Amino acid sequence: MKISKVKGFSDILPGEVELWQFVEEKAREVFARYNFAEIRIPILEKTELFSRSLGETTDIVEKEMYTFADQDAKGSLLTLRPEGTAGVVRAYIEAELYKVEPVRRLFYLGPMFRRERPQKGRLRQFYQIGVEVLGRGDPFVDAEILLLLNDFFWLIGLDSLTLELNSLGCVQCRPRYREGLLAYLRERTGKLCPNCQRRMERNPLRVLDCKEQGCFEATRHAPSILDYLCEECRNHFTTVERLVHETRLEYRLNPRMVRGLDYYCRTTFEWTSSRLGAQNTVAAGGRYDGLVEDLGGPPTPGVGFAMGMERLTLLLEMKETQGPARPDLYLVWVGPAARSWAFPVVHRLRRRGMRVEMEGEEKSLKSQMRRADKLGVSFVLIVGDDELKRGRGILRNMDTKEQFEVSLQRVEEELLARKPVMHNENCKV
RNA sequence: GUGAGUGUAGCUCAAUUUGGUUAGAGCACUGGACUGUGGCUCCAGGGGUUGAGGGUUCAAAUCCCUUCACUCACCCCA
Repeated sequence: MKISKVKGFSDILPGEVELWQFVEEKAREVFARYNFAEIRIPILEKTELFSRSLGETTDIVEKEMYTFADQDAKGSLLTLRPEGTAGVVRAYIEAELYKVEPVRRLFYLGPMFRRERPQKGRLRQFYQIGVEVLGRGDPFVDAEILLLLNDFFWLIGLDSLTLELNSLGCVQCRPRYREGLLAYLRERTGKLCPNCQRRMERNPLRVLDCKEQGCFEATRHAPSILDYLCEECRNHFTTVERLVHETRLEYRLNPRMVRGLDYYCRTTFEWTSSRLGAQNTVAAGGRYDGLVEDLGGPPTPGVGFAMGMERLTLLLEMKETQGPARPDLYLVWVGPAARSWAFPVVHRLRRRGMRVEMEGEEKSLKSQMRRADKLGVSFVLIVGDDELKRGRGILRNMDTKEQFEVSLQRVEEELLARKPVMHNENCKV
């Protein structure tokens, strides 16, 4: 019986991993410009961390977490992280980062786990790149990370994404809105889909997000959260909008946008693509001013986002791919004596920074050449009995088909001197 | 969790409608033509429990049942 991978988990194979590396590299580049520092946190956390931060009644906590009992005597419950923010905040509090410098600009990248039914752009182990700014409550940071994301998308060559903005208010004003909305919905219960009728009492905001035509119609003239914002929230959001506007960032105001996690407040946003199928959110985030305190830290505002690597690479695949790296040199040998000579030479070349490969088993010259060609090598060094005897190897330029002899005594120097040329040749590909 | 669709060679797919000899093709792979020189061309070769199990039949890739996997959608979300 062949062992296959777990449902919803996937391998990122050579040929596609290059795209991932490209995305990660560009992300680091942007993060550096905005002065963010990387943080690496565990993949496993105590279950409590997530149930407390995401909200007991969210879908993630209720049915999507990979949770199991630890092997200790107490049987503590552990969970594979379903998202990144909770862990970052936990680390911020636990390491008392706020004592040295309360304002922290952090980013992370790595796998997250949710036990959902897999589909396009949705896996059970999926990768996120995320950013969190802790300790700043001003609207300028909100705008700043929106711009950061925009810069990033531009840098990796992704256009045609749509930005949607909303404010969810705060603990002061959201309850008032909730009541207002609920009153409105109760008058129209009959027009809502069964699903929405059920979630109406529990989380009325969700109804606004429903894709059912009937629900959309019924809530067409529902009160807008934006009309219910308290003065502080309104000022905050107005400034975010102004800043975004001033920097020429295009966005769509969407008062119906709801976030899935309980901890969000005030500014929330979502970048979507129309080319991803049903799972069209590429990046999303918002403000979470109460979270640090909820998890036992000092009152500290926070704002951040996460983007989905699979969805990002899905979009980039449609543009172009950049194959695996090409070796600098392929050493072709003929006969055991040449092999014995070649093996340590290849090793020394590698130690000196060259990407080199050679065959181990006896293969015909032809088949070695074929493989060199397939690997996209631009230079091949050929050494057989004749060459050994004369102390001269054959160096062949695979692109120009030119070949000439090089001294085997000085072969390392000869090749290393040529390395920049080899790289240039590679770049042309 | 619910629904639909698809499973044939490493990959992309024929053959399933109407059951009928040894399940084919392209690409890829290996080798040869070119005895120590890649790509192009030509030739040859290897590779299949037709996802798995059961049933119907003289005969099953094809029809029926069960099961598994994958995909897409609902839901939910990055």
